[in-house]
Amino acid sequence: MLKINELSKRLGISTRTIRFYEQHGLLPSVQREHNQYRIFGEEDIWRLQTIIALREAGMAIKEIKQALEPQGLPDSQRLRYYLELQRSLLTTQWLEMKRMAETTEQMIHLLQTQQTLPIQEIYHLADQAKHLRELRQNWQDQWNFDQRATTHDQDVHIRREEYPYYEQALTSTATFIHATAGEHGLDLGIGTGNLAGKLVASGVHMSGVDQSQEMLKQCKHKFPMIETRIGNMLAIPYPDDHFHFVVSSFTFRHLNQQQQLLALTEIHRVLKPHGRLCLTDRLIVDQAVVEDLLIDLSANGLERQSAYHQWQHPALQQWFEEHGYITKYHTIEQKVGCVLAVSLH
DNA sequence: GTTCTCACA
DNA sequence: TGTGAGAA
Repeated sequence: MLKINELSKRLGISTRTIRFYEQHGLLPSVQREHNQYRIFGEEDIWRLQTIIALREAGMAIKEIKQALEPQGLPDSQRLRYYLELQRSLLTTQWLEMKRMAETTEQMIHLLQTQQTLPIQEIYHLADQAKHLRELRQNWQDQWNFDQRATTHDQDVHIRREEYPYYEQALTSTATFIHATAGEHGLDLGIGTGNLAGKLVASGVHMSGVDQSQEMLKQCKHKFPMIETRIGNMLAIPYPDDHFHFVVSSFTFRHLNQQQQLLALTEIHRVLKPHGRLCLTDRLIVDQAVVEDLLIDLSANGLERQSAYHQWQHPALQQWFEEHGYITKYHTIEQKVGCVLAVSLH
């Protein structure tokens, strides 16, 4: 139990700021002494630390309020939630720093090899860094903190309507990834664990990432052996070279193309050498257009199935090629397909 | 010491 | 999104 001055000294922020946060509803649980002095309990301290972390990550007060909203959790899980949130945001910050360090590295290299650094290069590299920051920034805006808006049941219902082959798609994904017992896999956008659960059944150690605390709660309930973390695909909260394989179903649709490429870079980072990736989603957009294309392609002697999807996702395919992945495409249903990518090194 | 309010950037 | 100053 702390008074405001001690707390401000411990956390390194002004008493004024603490009052400011409380005033804006970020610290709803602070108690008062008889003399009206604020008295901060353990929960408040953890919460405030989280607020500071979220602020440093560039999140607005309003968004923080939403992020900290899920009060439905028992006290024991609430602290865990705060810490997970902090880990996830630190991962995005860490990636940004890493990216900027790499950019600087490139500039130094350019300067060394070319004696002079063309102004265009400076702009180019700076823009690149700025752009990456914005991508991650935009994603933060998209964090679905209003988690109770849609329940999982509703979500599955929508999915089932849209994709009668949802279940089959998951089964196929679990088959294609060809996991062997003892391997460690990651499911990005794990939801309630429908896909990861199938893999766990075959003796694989699974981890999962999802934005939604509510989803992870249900996943934990259904599959207690799956380790889960709050996070997103653009800043995967795991270290480098950590997984034998990564699976992700019905998640890429939520990303624009640039975000998809960034997600691939992140997946590449957390995969071990010779790691595997299986992405399942709506990979085919317009059947009629594709039929025309197929005639065209077969005239050129290209392999049907591969070229088919290659046309749909040229940027992704190009990324795979540039980063030493071989790919194989499968059609599960007219609108749903999956790509298996295996790293050659 | 701490609270609150008004003003200011 | 915070901060300073002054009164209580």
